[in-house]
Amino acid sequence: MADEVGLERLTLAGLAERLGVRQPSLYKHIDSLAGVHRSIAIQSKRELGDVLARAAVGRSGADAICAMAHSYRKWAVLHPARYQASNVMPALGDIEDEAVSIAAIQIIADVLTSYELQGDDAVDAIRALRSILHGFVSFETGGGFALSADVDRSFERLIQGFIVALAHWGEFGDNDATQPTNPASFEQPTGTRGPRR
Amino acid sequence: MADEVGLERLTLAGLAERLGVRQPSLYKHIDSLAGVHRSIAIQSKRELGDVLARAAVGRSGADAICAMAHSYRKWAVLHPARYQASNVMPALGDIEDEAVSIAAIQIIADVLTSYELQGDDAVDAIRALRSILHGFVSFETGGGFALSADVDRSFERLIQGFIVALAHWGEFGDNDATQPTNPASFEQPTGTRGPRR
DNA sequence: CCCCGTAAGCTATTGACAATAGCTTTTAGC
DNA sequence: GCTAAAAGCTATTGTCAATAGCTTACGGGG
Repeated sequence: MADEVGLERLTLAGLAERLGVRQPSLYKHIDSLAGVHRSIAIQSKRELGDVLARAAVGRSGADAICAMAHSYRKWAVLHPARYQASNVMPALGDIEDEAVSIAAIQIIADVLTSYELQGDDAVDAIRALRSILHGFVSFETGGGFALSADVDRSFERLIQGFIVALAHWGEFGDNDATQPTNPASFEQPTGTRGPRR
Repeated sequence: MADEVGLERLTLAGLAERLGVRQPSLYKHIDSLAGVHRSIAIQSKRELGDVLARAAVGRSGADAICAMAHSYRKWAVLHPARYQASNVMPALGDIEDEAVSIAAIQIIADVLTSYELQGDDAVDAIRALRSILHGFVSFETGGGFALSADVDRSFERLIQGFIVALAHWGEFGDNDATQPTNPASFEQPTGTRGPRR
C-alpha cells in the first residue's frame, strides 16, 4: 500500500478499508501508525541490504561497485516508498532498527574494501558513494529528471565517474588517513529521526 | 517556523498560536496548508537560486563548481526545511513554481558550461552534480553521517572527485553527444509532486 | 463435551487538525 | 465622520489516530 499511494498517504483508515476491517481493529495487530512506519523501515532496510549483498557476491573492485549501484537503483525505483522508508533514521535507542541500518550501510562499505582505503579516506569514499546513489535515485523516483535524455545512461556515467574519482582518491583531500578502520559501522540513514513508536 | 519544527510538523494551529491569532483567521491570508507549502517552496527555490548565482559570479570552471557547491551545502544546512521544500516538484501547470524551479537548476547548468559539454553529455553532468549535492546534503541534514570523521573534508573530497570525473567525462558513456544544447531547461526538483493548492 | 482463555473483531468516543460559514471589529481612504 | 475592505472571531464539519470497553470465534485441557 505504501508503494502504491506513498508513505505519507498511508493511513490506518485506508489500510483498514483495504483489509475489510474497521480502523480500531488494526490496533490488535499494530502499536500505532509510527509503529507501522518503523516496521516498514526495518523491513525495507533488510530488503535493500539483502539485494545489495546479493548483487555484490562474487565480485570485487569496480565490478562490484557497478553491480551494487545498479541493484540499488533498480530496487529503489521498483519500491519508491520502501526506499524512502529505508532512509529514515532509527529512533534513539531502537536497537533493532539501528542494527539493520548499519548492516545495510556495511554492505556498501564492504564493496569498497578492495580499494584498500584507510581511515578517513574510506569514510569519505563511503559517504561519497552513498550520496551519489541516494541523490540520483531521489531525483529519479521523484520525477526530478524531466528531460528526455536517457536516465540509464546518466546513471552509468555517474557510477563510472565515481570509479574514476576513486582511482585518484589519494590525490585530493588533506590525506591524513590515520584513523582506525571499519569506518562504516556507525553511519546512519538520513531523514528525520523516526518517532519512538 | 518550518526550519524550527520541520516541514511536516508545520501546522496551521501552531502557526496561528505563534502569531497570537485563532486558526481560522489565517484563511484571510492563505488559501490552504498546501498553499503555504507551495509558497515556502517557491520562496526557497528563489533563495537557493540566488545564493548559487551569487556564489558563481566572477568564477568559472572548477572554481565555480567548488564555490557553488559549498554555498549550496551551507544554505541547505542552515535552512533544512526550506531546502527540503526547494526539492518539491511543482504541481502540474503551476507556472510560477515551474519557473523558479527551472531557474535554480539553470544556475547549476550554467556553472558547467565552461566544460563545453554537448547535448546528453551536458545533461549527464548536470544530473550528476545535482545528485551529488542533493545526496550529500540529504544525509548531512538528516543526521545520516554519524561517524566522527570530518564532514567538511568528505564534502570537499566528493566535489574534487566530481571535478576529476568531469575532466574524463568524454571517456565513458556511449558518447553520442548529438542532441541540441541548453540541456537543463526543463529538469525539475525531486520529491512528490505538490498538490494543486 | 464443555469450559475457559486468548485472539480478533466491534461500537463509541476523544482529541488534533484542516477547512468552511457567517458574523463582528478594525482601519484606511475619501 | 462615513464606508468599504481587511482582518479577526465563534461555531461547526470532516478526517484521522488513538483509547476504552464490550462481544464473538476458536482451540486445548479437564
